[in-house]
Amino acid sequence: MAVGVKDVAAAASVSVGTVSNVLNRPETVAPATVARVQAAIERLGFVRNDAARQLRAGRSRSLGLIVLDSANPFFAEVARGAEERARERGLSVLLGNSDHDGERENAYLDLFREQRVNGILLTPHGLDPDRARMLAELADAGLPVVLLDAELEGGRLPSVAVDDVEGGQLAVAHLLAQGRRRIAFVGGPPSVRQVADRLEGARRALAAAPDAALEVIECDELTVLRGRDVGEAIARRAVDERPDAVFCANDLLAVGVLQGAGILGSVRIPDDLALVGYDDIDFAQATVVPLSSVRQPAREIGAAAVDVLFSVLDDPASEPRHVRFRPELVVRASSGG
Amino acid sequence: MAVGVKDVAAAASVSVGTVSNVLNRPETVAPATVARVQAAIERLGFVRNDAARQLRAGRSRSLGLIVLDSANPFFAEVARGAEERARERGLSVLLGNSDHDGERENAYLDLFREQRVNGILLTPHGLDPDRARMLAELADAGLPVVLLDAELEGGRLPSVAVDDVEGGQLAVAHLLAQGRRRIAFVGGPPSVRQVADRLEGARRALAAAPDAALEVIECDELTVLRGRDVGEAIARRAVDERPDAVFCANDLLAVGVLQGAGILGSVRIPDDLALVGYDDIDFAQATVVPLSSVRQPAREIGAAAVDVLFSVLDDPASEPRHVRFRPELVVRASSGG
DNA sequence: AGCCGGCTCTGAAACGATTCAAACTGTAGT
DNA sequence: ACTACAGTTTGAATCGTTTCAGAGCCGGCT
Repeated sequence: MAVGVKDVAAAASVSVGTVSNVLNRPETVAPATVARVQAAIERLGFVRNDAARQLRAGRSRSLGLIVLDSANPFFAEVARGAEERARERGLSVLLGNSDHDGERENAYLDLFREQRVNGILLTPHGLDPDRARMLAELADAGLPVVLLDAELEGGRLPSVAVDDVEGGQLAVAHLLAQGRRRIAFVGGPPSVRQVADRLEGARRALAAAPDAALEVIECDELTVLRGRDVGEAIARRAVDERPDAVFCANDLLAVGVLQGAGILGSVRIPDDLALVGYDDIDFAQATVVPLSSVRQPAREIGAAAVDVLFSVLDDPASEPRHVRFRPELVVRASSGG
Repeated sequence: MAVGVKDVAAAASVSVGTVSNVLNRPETVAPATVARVQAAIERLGFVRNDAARQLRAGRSRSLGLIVLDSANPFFAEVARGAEERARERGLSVLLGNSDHDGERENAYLDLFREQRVNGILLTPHGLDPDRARMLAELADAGLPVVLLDAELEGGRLPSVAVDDVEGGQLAVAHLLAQGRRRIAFVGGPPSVRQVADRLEGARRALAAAPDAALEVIECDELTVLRGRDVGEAIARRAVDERPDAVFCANDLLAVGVLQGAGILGSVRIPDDLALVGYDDIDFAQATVVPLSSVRQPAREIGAAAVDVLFSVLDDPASEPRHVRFRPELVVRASSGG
């Protein structure tokens, strides 16, 4: 049943070495022989056994990618960027979905180690010092780890991330530049780094405008429904109690606020309330009032992570690289461009 | 550098066979020995080499899944369902993204064959008889293929799909039951099987209501922007030229129609125009007027595909199974529940 | 004492592709 | 006629794990 190089060799009356050469270095084999061997491969339906190949090579030809949530479009794009860049380099990507669960993250880490992947791109679900040390040990043991959408101050681990503080700053600076002075930040939970960083950015932007005020409206989930609740609550306030601008920790919230305050609550967007979201999901430009948002270059992030991984592979002793992308503000009607 | 069973065996003063037994059948090894071997594994940082294991076993412990578009939430859910079910059975899933491209589909097919996956779940980008024959040959050669979200009349290949004809029928029957008589179908291109089937379903529903009429509004892409164009066009018509209900081939279109006709065009939804979409994406319940939609059980589909694959593996000679899920109509405000 | 069965452990063989030093062939140069 | 050399081909050794027939040991039974 299983056709191997031996069978092909026999069928083509050559040695196994020659078959291997036809497969991997056809230029070193006489054209006539190549043709004969390929005919035999075709006829027998030979398919290389990758396991044997890897065993011999000592390494696989793939890399592992562990994301927090494969359903999230942001990570889907990151994965795609990584996959494309890896393919250019002749590697394939094994995708794991940790679902914000440390157990599953570990399970994938183990799986990928057994597969002898060339390296791992990881969006860590948590990153306490213990965990960081463990990952650094992995790297020392010859399995490079690149942090994705995360960064470690001390910096033994290379990383690719977007500056969420800057993103928050961009958004709020823009609102201030539009003359808004009563800004609200909507987001939560604060334990999520991305949320905390975006709020920090908002605070920094505020520092430049002493006459402006920041209100933080915390919520437990970054969903449209939560946003709608917040929006309705804002609409119910007395007019002089309302913020005149809202910066949301993500687009889903912003869409909710748009619906709750703007459409159901008859607050005019952007006249009464300017609105900026985060992530620039495809939907953002398709809402009733197109949504201003902070864009993260997801695909480029994935590709960059692969590049960083390769630079570690090329020179394991080099200083770990930290690539930080800058988010980009996309102004649309919701913040009165 | 590379620690193997041999090293562990030496460190624990046992034979390699015993180490292997500790790894795979610890109950057959004396407890004291297990402890000693595990200590050695720990100390040396031994990690099983999966390639060698597979080589010996002759098969990998994974299955391949090729989807048309990993960014599409429907496929993301399908993948998730498959992954979970496969994990229960002790297999992992290799995910490939063909991007509606036959070349890439083939590339993944080859890759998975070299990996000696147990089987392949495939959402085919096209399925002419030639292609079908080729896939059937693969299956005969010991690599079972399960079609996903596709089905082949002749039926040599097992499949898991949702009945799109029934989905279309459900949607339009519902609109008729609401008293609507001038139905429009929005979708395209008609070469996409899903679109064609949903339209066919709409036609069948219409057959039961001789006094109702169906208008087909064709569009080249299933996006929000296209839907908005259609919606605006409808709003511009004279009132007695407008349909009183629209069934869209997917939710993105429906969201667009909602915006174009309802909000920008001041057609009242659902009073003047009832609206039903397809897929029940998360956004559907979060739109200004919550959107009625036809739900496909994506996760169950993925899980079922794995089950079907296993039934083929258990009994390769059995008649190919065809699982067909029934879509479910979710009525919300946009069609005046 | 001798035999038996049960429990552990052993270690060589096998999986299939790749590698690489060595062998072979034919041609050109002296 | 002989050497040199480039172009091809050979096949045994190798990667690390699992398998499995068989060996060792011990207590119990006759």
